[in-house]
Amino acid sequence: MSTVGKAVSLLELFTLHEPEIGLSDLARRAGLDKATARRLLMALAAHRLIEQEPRSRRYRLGAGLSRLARIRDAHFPFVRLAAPVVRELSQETGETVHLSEFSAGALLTVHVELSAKANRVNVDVGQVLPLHGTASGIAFLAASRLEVASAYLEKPLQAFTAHTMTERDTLAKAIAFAAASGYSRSSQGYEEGVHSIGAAILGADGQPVGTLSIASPVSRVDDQLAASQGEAATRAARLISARLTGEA
Amino acid sequence: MSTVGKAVSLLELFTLHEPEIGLSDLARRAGLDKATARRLLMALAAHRLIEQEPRSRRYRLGAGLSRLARIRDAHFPFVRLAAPVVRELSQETGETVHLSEFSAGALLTVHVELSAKANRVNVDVGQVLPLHGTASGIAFLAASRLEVASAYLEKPLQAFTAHTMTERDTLAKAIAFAAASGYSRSSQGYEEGVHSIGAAILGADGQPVGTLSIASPVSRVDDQLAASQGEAATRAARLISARLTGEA
DNA sequence: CAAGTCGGTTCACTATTTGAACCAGTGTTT
DNA sequence: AAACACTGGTTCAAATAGTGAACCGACTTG
Repeated sequence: MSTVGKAVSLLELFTLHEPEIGLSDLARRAGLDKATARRLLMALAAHRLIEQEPRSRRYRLGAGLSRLARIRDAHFPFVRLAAPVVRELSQETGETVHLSEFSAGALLTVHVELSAKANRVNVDVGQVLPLHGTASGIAFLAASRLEVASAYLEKPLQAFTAHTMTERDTLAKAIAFAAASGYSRSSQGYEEGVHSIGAAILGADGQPVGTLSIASPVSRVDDQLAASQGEAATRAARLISARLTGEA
Repeated sequence: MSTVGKAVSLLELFTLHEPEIGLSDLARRAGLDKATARRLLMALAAHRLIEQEPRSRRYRLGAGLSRLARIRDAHFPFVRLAAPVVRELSQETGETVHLSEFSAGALLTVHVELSAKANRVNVDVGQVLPLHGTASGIAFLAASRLEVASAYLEKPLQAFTAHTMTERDTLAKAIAFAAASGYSRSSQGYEEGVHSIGAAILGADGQPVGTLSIASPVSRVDDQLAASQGEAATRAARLISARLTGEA
């Protein structure tokens, strides 16, 4: 692996649950020598991508990342172009709609429009969704190249609720349904009581770049409503895809 | 420079005004060979820190940055701890108050609480402030180690308005005032019609990590009000510093 | 108090990075 | 339509930058 790749893989060891890590730990997990890890960390720290807590001497992600992310967010049209469509879809359906962007093997929630109803699903921006177990994820897999989806299904699949689809066959059927209909459906696969309809958003190269999802309390949805939500989600996702590729 | 440093300096070429850059351009500005620049970009792209627009083949910052930034923002307590204090200061003074974090030689605006008044100063999150010419910057320099401040003052200082302090002596006096009083004052140094009072926020090691600033229309401020704003800003900045270091 | 951490440093060895020269493609200018 | 000046991308011998075992001193733990 390139030196740069090693340095970035150090950054990727930090998670929401473990935002500060010591040198030895970092080196061990990245499979690097301590001296190497430290040199890479120093190089990253010089550009503020890494910071070191002076007291504990542990390392954490740096402010430079926030700065770079802001530059990207300000220009990459995904959220900017998609947000109005997401808002309209939320108003049209009366439900919470959230937008996710694919990154590093999972979907990152980047925008949310909450339902106006008192009994609604709440989703946080920044939440990371697995590709199985959420409607968004299944829609994404269905739109991905076969090899990508297959590779994902090889790995063991974590169950988040009693309803999570963890068996390959079940999941394959859900993916086939999504590929055929344009939208995916998942009931309580990730969180109890939440019903979701997902649809993939495609980039200029035809590959999926993210998804949108309509999330409702499960008590409010029957098959007929799910179908109409599915059509609305598919339409909205296609509109965003078209705008992304400059076709509308 | 280390290979990692070169790779990161490629990332830093992207700005709000120029978020997509071609290969040759990138290599030229970074002072790298085209082949080198491309190899680094590919390494960064493998981790989604860089993306390539398939049509134009130009490069842009990747979604991985947003993801990493979110992990950092979720844990690094700066904005989270400071925001309530900033809000209170805004309500107390009735003016716009903004919070900045130091990064890569400048202050990055990370949080804003707008004044409730009709005639108010508007500041955007994401805006980058120079260390001279803004009250925040002067407060930051005053709290920095002497060598850091001196090094900054060596470089030529850009004038943003007719009122920007660009002479070393004038600036040194403003810094001395801030060091003595705890707050800095700047009238129209960065934008016409805007008066600012700044105060530095210190990290656990006693070094400044950022600033807060009260921004008012210049017509509304006299010396007496400036002094009372200065006291309020100093108090708020100290409170945030204390909370950052776990002392309150 | 000995054994096992930790963060950090050194330096001979070596593998990764480098860049001039080279494509092929696309507009401009003549 | 030919010559030109760009662009993004590739190759490979030469050289520079990266590597890691062994070493610190400082803590913590049994």
